[in-house]
Amino acid sequence: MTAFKRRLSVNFIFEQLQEHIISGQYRPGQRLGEVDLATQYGVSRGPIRDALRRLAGVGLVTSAANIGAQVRSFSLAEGKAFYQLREALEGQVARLAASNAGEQEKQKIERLLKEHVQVINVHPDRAYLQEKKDRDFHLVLAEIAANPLIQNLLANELYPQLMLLRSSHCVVKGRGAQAFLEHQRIAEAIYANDEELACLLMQRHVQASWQTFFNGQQGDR
Amino acid sequence: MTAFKRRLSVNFIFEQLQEHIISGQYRPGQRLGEVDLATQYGVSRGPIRDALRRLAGVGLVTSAANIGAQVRSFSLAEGKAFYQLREALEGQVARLAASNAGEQEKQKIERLLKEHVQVINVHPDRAYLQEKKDRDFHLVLAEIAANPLIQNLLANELYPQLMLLRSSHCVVKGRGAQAFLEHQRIAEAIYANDEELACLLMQRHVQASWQTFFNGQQGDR
DNA sequence: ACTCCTGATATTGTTAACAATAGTGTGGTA
DNA sequence: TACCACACTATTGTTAACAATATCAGGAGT
Repeated sequence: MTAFKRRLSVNFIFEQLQEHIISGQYRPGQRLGEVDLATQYGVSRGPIRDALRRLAGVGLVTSAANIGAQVRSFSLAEGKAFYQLREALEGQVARLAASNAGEQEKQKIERLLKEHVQVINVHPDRAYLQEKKDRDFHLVLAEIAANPLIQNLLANELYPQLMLLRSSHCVVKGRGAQAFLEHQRIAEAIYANDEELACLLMQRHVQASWQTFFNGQQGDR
Repeated sequence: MTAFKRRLSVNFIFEQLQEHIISGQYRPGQRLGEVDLATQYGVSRGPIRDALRRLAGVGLVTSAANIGAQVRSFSLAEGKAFYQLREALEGQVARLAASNAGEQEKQKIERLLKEHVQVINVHPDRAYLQEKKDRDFHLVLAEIAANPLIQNLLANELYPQLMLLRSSHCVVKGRGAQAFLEHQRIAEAIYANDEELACLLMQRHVQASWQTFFNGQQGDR
């Protein structure tokens, strides 16, 4: 905790805080005082401020002047808006992936899906997201889409926010088996380099994900 | 320049720097030294650092450890990626706007287009973007779309980046008249609450904008 | 009991000095 | 001349102290 090498500190602190936030260890609305964190990480307030600003930049934290930062809390309306955004981006990702995919990329997807079917057989209703970066279907597609801007946005902003959204609203059961089937259909469209179909299927996939989330919330209360 | 009221300073500095960047007053690649800016704004390095980090967050500035910040420079490939992102987002905006538009919203668009036709008649080939926020077709649509996340992303990140991109690459002539016609078609789709058509037309509108930009770059060199 | 004011406390915004790193130029050597 | 080592300068990262603001508790007045 105490052996940072200068600028690494803010990166480390940022990642640490992000981890705590998206894992639900810090609850939405919880205040993130600078002095607390500073003493906690054995560092001055400067790097803490930097890290908090970065977290605010990626939407994991809200911060107001003279008030400070707190873990962002998503309303259901914001959740809907978020999924609408995700629908647009991931649709474009699927379209671009279908456009760019050559033999190598198709095999990569194929291998990934073969791995996933194993996991699904063991945990049929896992949420099926908290995997390593390069083992996630959506992120692999984003890589194949070969658009660094969109890839960045998805990996560094939308995905962390999505995890926070889920951990905030106590999503218990995923829809692993169904999601996997949809992934397969999307993959088939990509194998055929069918941009429009890939885009459409991905959009529906995201919509279905939102429906599951939304229904889960309605049922809760 | 010397009468800030605390936290206002970083907002003011941020906006000032942003203005200088997107107007082309600061050229791409130009270094933004902290001490220079600090003395220039009569403030210490702290707020300057904050402002630079925020600028980096919205993609107007790149910053590396121990090296500092410099105005972002877009390659042509990044320009393409940028327009792909914009296509996805603006398409979704048009779709949502078509879905949400009631009588009031339609009249708002109608009035806006009536204003624009006046401008076009005077300046048929103006770039037709550097208008006030609430007088811009795309931003008004984003407002009607009623998705704060997407609206934020467009107004605070994509649009500033777009202006930087244009000022970077010396876009001389716009395509005001043609763009206006396309706006009208999109508006008609929205009047009919035809989500799919509005989305499609908007996507083509953005693509056409990219083509104009791209051809202009090719011609230059 | 309730509201409003006031002062104490805690927290954030800002500053200037210090530490460490990147960039630069000079001199020596082959 | 080409090249490398080394010191020097300029710039960023970090820290601790100071300034200003928000929050909260307690009390006076109704």
